[in-house]
Amino acid sequence: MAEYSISQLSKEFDVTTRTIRHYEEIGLLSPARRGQTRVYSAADRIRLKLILRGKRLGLSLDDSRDIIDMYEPGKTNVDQLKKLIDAIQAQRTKLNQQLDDITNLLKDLNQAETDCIESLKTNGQK
Amino acid sequence: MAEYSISQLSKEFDVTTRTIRHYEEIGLLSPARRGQTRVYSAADRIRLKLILRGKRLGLSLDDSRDIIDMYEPGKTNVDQLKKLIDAIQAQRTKLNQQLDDITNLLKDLNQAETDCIESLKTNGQK
DNA sequence: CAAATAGTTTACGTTAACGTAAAGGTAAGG
DNA sequence: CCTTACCTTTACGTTAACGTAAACTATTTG
Repeated sequence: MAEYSISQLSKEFDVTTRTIRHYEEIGLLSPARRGQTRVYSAADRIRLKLILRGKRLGLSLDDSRDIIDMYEPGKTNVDQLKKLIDAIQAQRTKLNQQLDDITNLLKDLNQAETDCIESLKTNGQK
Repeated sequence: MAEYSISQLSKEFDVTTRTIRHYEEIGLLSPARRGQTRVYSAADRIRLKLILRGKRLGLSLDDSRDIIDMYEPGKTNVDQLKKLIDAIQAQRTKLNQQLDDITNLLKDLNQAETDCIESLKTNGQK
């Protein structure tokens, strides 16, 4: 039954407390309260982790909300499920595009680097 | 000697002309002019393509500017080259992190999907 | 030749994702 | 008891990346 304070999470994931509270404001997190103080569960921590992963991938917070909600239970409605499968497919398409972009960029970076090093060799010891 | 109008590029890459002009405003593109009208070269088109790839990867336009400038010539200064190699390494680190994130997300999506389909089978024909 | 189409500049508006400041409550330690 | 270190809410400010509208020019086409 792990519990976390807002500053603990803030340090662990290197974001400000303001950011974490912001995610709560827009309904991405709903930590428990001890009195007035926020108390984050392990599940809350995972959600935050997922949000930040989404951010690294360039997703909007709304996109992240959609993705995160995919993991939630209570999706018993059949239509909902079908919509979910579509959403998953859409995400997959986008991610594959990103994979493509990244491999290309890495290729470019390698090229740029060897160019640099080459230029350093011939040009370096002036 | 390929040439493109702003609306051609706009259609090809599915962005507004406003967006393309915006990239010029902040110095990411500098197309030639025929009279008052912008005329984009093949090189301009490539730059735009790189900018948009950066966007898909969640880079800011400033980040993209840095990356794109790596491909440019005139980087004869040794210190510049060393800084460039560092920048390339930093980019590589970030991209590898993204690769990691994406494979994890794809894993999660697969899981979510099989869960969905499973739920549809047992639950579907009400 | 009038209307549609594509181009231009200028400039204010908008949204997301927080930053930052103000003002205050609570609990531990010297 | 007072400072230090947390926590809180409220609320206005900021930045990036365009959107949107106005007002105008140039070219093509029925």
